[in-house]
Amino acid sequence: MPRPGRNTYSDQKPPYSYISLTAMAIQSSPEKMLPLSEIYKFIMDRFPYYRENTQRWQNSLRHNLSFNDCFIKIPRRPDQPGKGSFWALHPSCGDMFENGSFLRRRKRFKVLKSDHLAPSKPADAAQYLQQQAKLRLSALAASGTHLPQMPAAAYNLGGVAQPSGFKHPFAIENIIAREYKMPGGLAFSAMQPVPAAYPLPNQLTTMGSSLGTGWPHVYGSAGMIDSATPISMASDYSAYGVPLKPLCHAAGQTLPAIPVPIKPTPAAVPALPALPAPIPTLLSNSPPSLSPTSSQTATSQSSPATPSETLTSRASALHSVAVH
DNA sequence: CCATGTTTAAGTGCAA
DNA sequence: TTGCACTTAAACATGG
Repeated sequence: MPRPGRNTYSDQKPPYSYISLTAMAIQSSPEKMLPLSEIYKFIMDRFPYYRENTQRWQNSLRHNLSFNDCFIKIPRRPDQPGKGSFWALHPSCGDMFENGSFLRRRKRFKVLKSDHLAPSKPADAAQYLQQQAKLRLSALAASGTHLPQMPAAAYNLGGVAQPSGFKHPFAIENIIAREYKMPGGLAFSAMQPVPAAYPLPNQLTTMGSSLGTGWPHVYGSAGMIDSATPISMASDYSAYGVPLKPLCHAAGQTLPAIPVPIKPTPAAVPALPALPAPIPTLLSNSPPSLSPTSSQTATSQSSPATPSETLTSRASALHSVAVH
């Protein structure tokens, strides 16, 4: 096997789908949401391959953002300069790559319109992000320093900060560390063959260590994530696009008090309990080896719903599950 | 005008 | 073989 020389592999396509790349980018940001341009930047910063043919892959990436329910759009606050919305991961998408492959998911995450009892409505997502942000911000304020890389608190709705170990499955640290995790190749047991051209890193630790070392197609390090994706919304998240007027496609609809993702639910969203349990569970503290018991599992309806149907969200309540 | 989003469609490859 | 996930291309809409 040829040694992965810098230029030998660095410009090769990384073994990640656009979805996983995007998820990584989003997950790497303190707010767990990024504008499109930052997602581009994240990817280009770390994967030299994507510094070329930008038109092509960026178009694909945008397609993925719109097309996949696992990504939700969160409007900018009115006072936030810039174009476009922020993109975040649907709180219930859990670990779409639990099979270990970042090239191909086992199932596509889809938000379904469901009867009742939607475990997680898109609105929750925004609410979550809001809360998370606040948590982090308060943590920040408390510590008086730069935000520690602690997505943990994010999903820990209890508000009690986790020991700081938790990382969302999409956290780049996890993604990369996971591949790496099993010495004997265990990790790969369930894994899609990663192109031989992409030897696994030899020494990634869960965090802190440089992603760069031995990782030909990746530049940067976990540590630089913060600097790469500076906190763009420094304060009060409560205002997230509150007006939300552009959100309503339908005139008569009631707008939630909190920012809601645009696509998934034009529909009347029943008032949410402050913080439904289901969501946190999913993203919560599950160690990188995720529990299959995630809400993803829910009732997979033998999807009579075509993608397009799903997209045309005119449902009442939404239900997120991994459909098949 | 350009960046951002949405959609449709076709082609590829993997896995059941 | 078939279905699904993914990639790519492209048309079109919208908003700064």
